[in-house]
Amino acid sequence: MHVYTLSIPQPTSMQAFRTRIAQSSQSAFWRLQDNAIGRIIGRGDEARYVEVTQAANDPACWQVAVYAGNPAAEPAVTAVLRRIFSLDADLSAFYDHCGQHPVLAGAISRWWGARLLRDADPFACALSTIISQQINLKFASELKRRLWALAGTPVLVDGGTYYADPPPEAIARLDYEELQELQFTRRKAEYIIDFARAVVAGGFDLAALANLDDETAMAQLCSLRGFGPWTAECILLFGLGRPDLLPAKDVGLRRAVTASLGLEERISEPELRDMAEAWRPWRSWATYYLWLDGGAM
DNA sequence: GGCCAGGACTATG
DNA sequence: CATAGTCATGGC
Repeated sequence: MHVYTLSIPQPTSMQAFRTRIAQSSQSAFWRLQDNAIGRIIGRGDEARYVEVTQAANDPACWQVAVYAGNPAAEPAVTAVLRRIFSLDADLSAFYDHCGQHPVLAGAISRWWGARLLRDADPFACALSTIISQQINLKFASELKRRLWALAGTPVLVDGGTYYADPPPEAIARLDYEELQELQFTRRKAEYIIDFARAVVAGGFDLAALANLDDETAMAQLCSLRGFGPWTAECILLFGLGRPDLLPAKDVGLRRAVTASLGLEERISEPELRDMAEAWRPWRSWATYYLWLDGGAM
């Protein structure tokens, strides 16, 4: 095991990450302990369990433990952690712009220091997002666990088994029937496997999304079968870390806004889009804080 | 037991 | 283009 210290920008709320993990159907991927959170980082032979602990005497430091790792792995692990935990984001700019908005003020105050918990890469995010379409978060979490167990590299951690994110090749090799046996619907099995096959065959260039503006990237994603606006927005948000996406169709977001305003009836998608204009260019972050708030209700 | 769930596809006017 | 029906299952 290789252990090192990582300097953390302020504010950063470890508690918000824990809440997000518990609420977001990502719980299958994470190991939550009293003072630490950990998950598998990397794929295949590179897959390692990594655990971060907030230093008791210094909130601006995390202790990072890389199991079965060595000092040479440190830069790569740090790069992934910075991405997953959004450690390069400038929270003060978001707070300055949105902190006084009536719908957001409460959430920002309650979740001060919350940073976007992102997926490790766009492919894993796409799998995760498609699985989450239409079904409740608990069932989504279970389906993800099953798919990861089927196609991801297993890593033993203190007697428990955790799984690395499955690479496109592993998903592309599957048959639709294998996912149906895991209680995926036929259509969802097709969406996921066909997408992985397109990525493997070079028919869809996932890496190229990083160079496109939001609108163009959205259009490319929506050209894939099974990828609608909500899915594309979530992939830009959680897969690429874009700061200004609004998944206005999302029932969790609409629920949180409705509660924040004290409305009787759930706010409509157009009404939400209209209201969220004031949150530009931070609509992803506003959405995230409202999701945190909604999960705590 | 019925309605809903962090949607998207497809067929029909 | 707008709307309704379909997918299909678990959670509550």
